[in-house]
Formats: sequence, structure tokens, C-alpha cells
Amino acid sequence: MPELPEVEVLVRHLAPALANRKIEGIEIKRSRIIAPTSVVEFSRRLRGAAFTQLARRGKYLLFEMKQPDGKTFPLVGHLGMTGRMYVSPRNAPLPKHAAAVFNLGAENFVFEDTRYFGRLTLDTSAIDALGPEPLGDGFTIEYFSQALQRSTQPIKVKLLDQQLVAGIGNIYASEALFRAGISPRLAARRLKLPQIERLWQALRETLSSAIKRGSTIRVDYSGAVLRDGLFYFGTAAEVEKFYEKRLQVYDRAGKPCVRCGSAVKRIVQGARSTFYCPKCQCG
DNA sequence: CACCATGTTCCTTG
DNA sequence: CCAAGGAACATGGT
Repeated sequence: MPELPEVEVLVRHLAPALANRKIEGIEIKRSRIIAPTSVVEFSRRLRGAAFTQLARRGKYLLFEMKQPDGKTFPLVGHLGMTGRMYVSPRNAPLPKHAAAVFNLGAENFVFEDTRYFGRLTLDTSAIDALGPEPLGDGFTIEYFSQALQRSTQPIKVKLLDQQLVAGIGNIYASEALFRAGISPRLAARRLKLPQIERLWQALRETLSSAIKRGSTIRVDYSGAVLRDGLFYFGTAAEVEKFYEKRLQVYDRAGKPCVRCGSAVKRIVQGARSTFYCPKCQCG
């Protein structure tokens, strides 16, 4: 379920549910998701520890753990393509693709991941390589402009570079370029300053409005309820209402552009789909 | 059967 | 050495 907004919404949901909960036991069902940490080391460090703080960095979740002696250490999570994390009653059945289960006493903290691309590990090295937070103070127009000048890659591909800016994924890269009216094929270094400013603004608006929307829907990550096809859960009516106006171009190939009515196109860049309106995004 | 999928890493090629 | 492109990872949906 991953891109910055969905991770942010998840973090806000999980933080109060996990705060001060102690880990009584751990079950690792797929060791690849804790790599490069070993199962033995993972269990040794975490059994008896408690969750304290929870934060987000790019698409990563940063759990602060506290040992009985008061020392703290970080636990790093990533949802990959299909990961979900939630707290559910201990007697609830575990999902088919449960990757890790933490016994919190009356409840379990479950990390479920169909494709097992996600991570829940003690290795924090991935965090160090991340660029600035797009919604934070470090992501200035000056920084963005300088960084883009050094790249010949198409702007859509460059936006997925987590060292440029952290948290943009395949969906919101297309969405932000649509909002800014910029062609995804334009080489990064070819963007003019007005375009860079528009894109900078579009990125921040796209992400923050997605966070806002995600925060308004009733989210039940644990329930065996409907999902919206990607990230969220709720009743049929809730999901339909939520889904309706969520994305403006992504996955809309052949459908009319919401702004001008011409057909949305799908192209492949860097082996991944890009969606755009050839008429609104000709710059 | 074919192709597609929210992400990251590793390998090859130029 | 660097950038770019692609495959791999693993499972499911259409």
C-alpha cells in the first residue's frame, strides 16, 4: 500500500495503537522480510521491548523501540508493493500471507505482505540514502532546481529517485506532473524555472491532499472488509465515495482527461507505466 | 496463457 | 567511475 501519503496515514493510525505496547513474543513467517538482520538477532533484540514513538521517512516507517533498561533503538519498516500493518485481536485468524506477527498480549501486531517485498528490520542503512522530505523545509525550490539540472533522465523517471526527494512513487509522480501540466518525457535538466516551481508546488499539493483524503476515510486495516483496490478499507459506500475522485490520470488510459476531455495516454518509462494527458501536458 | 501491478536492489551495458 | 536500462524478487488479478 505504499507511497508517502498512504504510509503517513498508516503511521497516524498505528502510533496510538502501538504506543507503550510490549512485545511478549515474535513469530517470523518469512525471514526475507527482516533481512539483512537474522531471525535470531531480531528476536533477541525485540522480545521484551516496547513500542514508543512512530514516525515516517519517505516511504519508510520508523519505530522507536525501548528495552526494559530504558535504552532505545530503531526498527525500520517498509511496505513494499503489497504490505499492510495492523493491530488485531489475538484470537483473530492470521492472513494467508502474514510475514511477521508480534504478540502484544491481548492483541497481535501483524505485518502482512502478499508479495513479500516489504521489510521490517533492524538495518537502518536505507534511511541514510534518502533525499529530503517533499513536505519538509529541506525541500526548497533552489535545491530541487539544482538537482534537476544535473539529470538527463525524463522528469517522471527522476521523480522516482528517492535520493532526489523521498516518498514519491509511480502513482503520485504521474499525478503531480498532470497537476503541473508538464510532460513526463521532458528531460529533467530541460525544465524551466516556472515549470520547476509549478512541479514543486504540485508535488506538495498532490501529496498533502492525498494525506488529507486518506485521513478522512474510516480505515480498518485489520478487518476482513472491502478494500479500494489499493490501500484503504471500509464499507462499500465509503470506498466508492473515496475512490471516485482520488486519482486524476493514473490508471486512466483511454479515458477522458478530467480537464480537457482528450484521451489519457499510457507510456512505459524505465519499465514502468506513466499516464498523462498529451494535450494538457505538452510543456 | 499473456500481461499487468503501489518498490527496491542488483547486474549488465554503454 | 557513472548513468541508464532491465531483470529479479513473489504472488495475484484480469
